[in-house]
Amino acid sequence: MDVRTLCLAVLYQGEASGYEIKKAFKEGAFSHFQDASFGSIYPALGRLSTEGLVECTQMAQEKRPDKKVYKLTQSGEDTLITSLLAPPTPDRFTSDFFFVLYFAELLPLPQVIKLLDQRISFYKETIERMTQCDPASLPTGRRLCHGLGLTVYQNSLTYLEENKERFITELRSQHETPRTSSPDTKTKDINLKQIDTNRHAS
Amino acid sequence: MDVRTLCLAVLYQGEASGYEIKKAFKEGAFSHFQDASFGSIYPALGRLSTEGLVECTQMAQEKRPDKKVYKLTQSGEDTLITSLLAPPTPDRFTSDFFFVLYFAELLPLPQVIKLLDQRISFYKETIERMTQCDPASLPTGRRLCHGLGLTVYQNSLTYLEENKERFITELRSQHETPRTSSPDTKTKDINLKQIDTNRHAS
DNA sequence: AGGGACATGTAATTAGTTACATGATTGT
DNA sequence: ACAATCATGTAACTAATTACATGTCCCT
Repeated sequence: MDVRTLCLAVLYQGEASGYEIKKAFKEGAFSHFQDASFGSIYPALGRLSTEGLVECTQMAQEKRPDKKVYKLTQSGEDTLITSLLAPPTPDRFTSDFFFVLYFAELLPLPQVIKLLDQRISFYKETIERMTQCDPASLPTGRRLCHGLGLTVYQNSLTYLEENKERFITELRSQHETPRTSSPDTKTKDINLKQIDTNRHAS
Repeated sequence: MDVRTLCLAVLYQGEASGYEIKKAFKEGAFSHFQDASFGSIYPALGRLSTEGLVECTQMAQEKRPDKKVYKLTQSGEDTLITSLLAPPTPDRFTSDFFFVLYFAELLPLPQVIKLLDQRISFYKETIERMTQCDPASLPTGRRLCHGLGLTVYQNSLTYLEENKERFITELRSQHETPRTSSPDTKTKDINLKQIDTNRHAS
């Protein structure tokens, strides 16, 4: 989905500023399946405003910079529904976690353990966050999203917790008894200088 | 992960042409959590070749265009491992399915039913495809990926099948008894001309 | 006769991200 | 004293996608 539709979607749930829209993708309900950055949200809101799909009200604030609160118009609501009716594009899932895990045998064991532990923490935190809200209070569609998403996280967590130890034991035995008979291949000398440790997004 | 590393990863599993690398992202194991297009794979292979991370062998074929088969060098393998050691970026999941489902109340019921049925079919086909391969034959890391992925798909399918009917019934009752008291709001007149029915990627 | 698989590659476009610019307030 | 939250916006960049270009074989 393009950022414009995404903005309309957030605004459908109530008026908001650009900053608040960003929060919906960072922490809110949409964070699980959509994303947008400031650099795309602000220009999108500007365009939506000129096209009459949203209305903007400048709000002066004490001890805070001015706020521009956007509100969906009828035309904006219609446009949102029209976008929703178009055949959905397939999901796009990209995961470094799965990619690295796939090659677990190539990595030092502590690295792999750290990867799994971080993942388990991530699942726990996400589940904790999602169970804060009462599903019964949600509109029908939103409730199904919530339920399906929660099941995915919960089952992923369970699977990892149930298989972690066996998996590590298996890897450890492979490290002790490497498939290559030459002993000099056991420990690999990798050029660690190239590792970019600063890859995370703010 | 950048396309270069992705190519090295596919090549780690055995030599392949650009076309075959694309297949790994379209139908193979990587299809679930990574993607790359021809337009990025071919230039990447060219660059990897000049840098000595891969070796290229031109293969003449009968009744088929020539094939360029790429093979990982030791330097390429080292680079792959180095990339794997870098801290993984967070997952990126974007789903029109979840996005549209979230607003189920706004859409005509047949549309929503179609959406769910397509999703159920997708899960069934994916599970079918994944259960073709014997997990015991896979290397350790790959086996955990397979197991975790399969759990996610299976539990998602189960959840949808268990909640579909209740969900539809609930939506139907909302259509019959809309929350707005004005009868003219019941059926909305949306400009269907704008719908882009040609949005799928080849 | 038309589509799909096989096979490689380039060029145009695009939709975004990241970084920059600015600045007050609040918490650690 | 430093990071984080609140708040908006622009400019540079970039990494990709999509479309184009070319051609054979096979199946229906």
